[in-house]
Amino acid sequence: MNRPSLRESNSGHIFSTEKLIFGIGEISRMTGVSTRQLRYWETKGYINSKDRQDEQQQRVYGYATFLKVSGIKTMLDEGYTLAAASAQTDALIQEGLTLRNFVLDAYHGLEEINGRMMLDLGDFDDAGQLRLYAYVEDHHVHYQQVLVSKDRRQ
DNA sequence: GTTCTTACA
DNA sequence: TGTAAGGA
Repeated sequence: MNRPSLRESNSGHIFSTEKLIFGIGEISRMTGVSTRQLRYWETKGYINSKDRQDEQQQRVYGYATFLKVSGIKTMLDEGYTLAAASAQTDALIQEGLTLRNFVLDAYHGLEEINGRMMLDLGDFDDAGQLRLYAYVEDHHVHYQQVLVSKDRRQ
């Protein structure tokens, strides 16, 4: 009945980060956190490395861990203790994920209607006859309902 | 050359 | 937390 939102049509994400994997040295150089600290933080449970039953025993980190380390580093530089920096970063990341899901649920694409680019926000009513659009004018967001005939749905 | 664990200044 | 040692 409703055109799928981006979140539904992309299994939860537009950009895949699952192939972004780094070694401990890379994470260290990217964030400015020493390898010693990374290993220590892991024992404390602040960060996690992927399962490493590999040929050797080297740690492998994913994008999520990179974000976590970056966040901790930033807050550490601002004077937070390691525990507080970790907690604060977790909260920020959680907010970010929630916000991302909110946007992906709402966004159904861009569409030009009567010469104006409109943000498609999906069905406005349960019947699926009214669709909600938004556009920006003079830095203000305007909302507009559009009557949609069923034959033009895809 | 890098990473790993353990141990010590 | 940095650094050294001794292996992988």
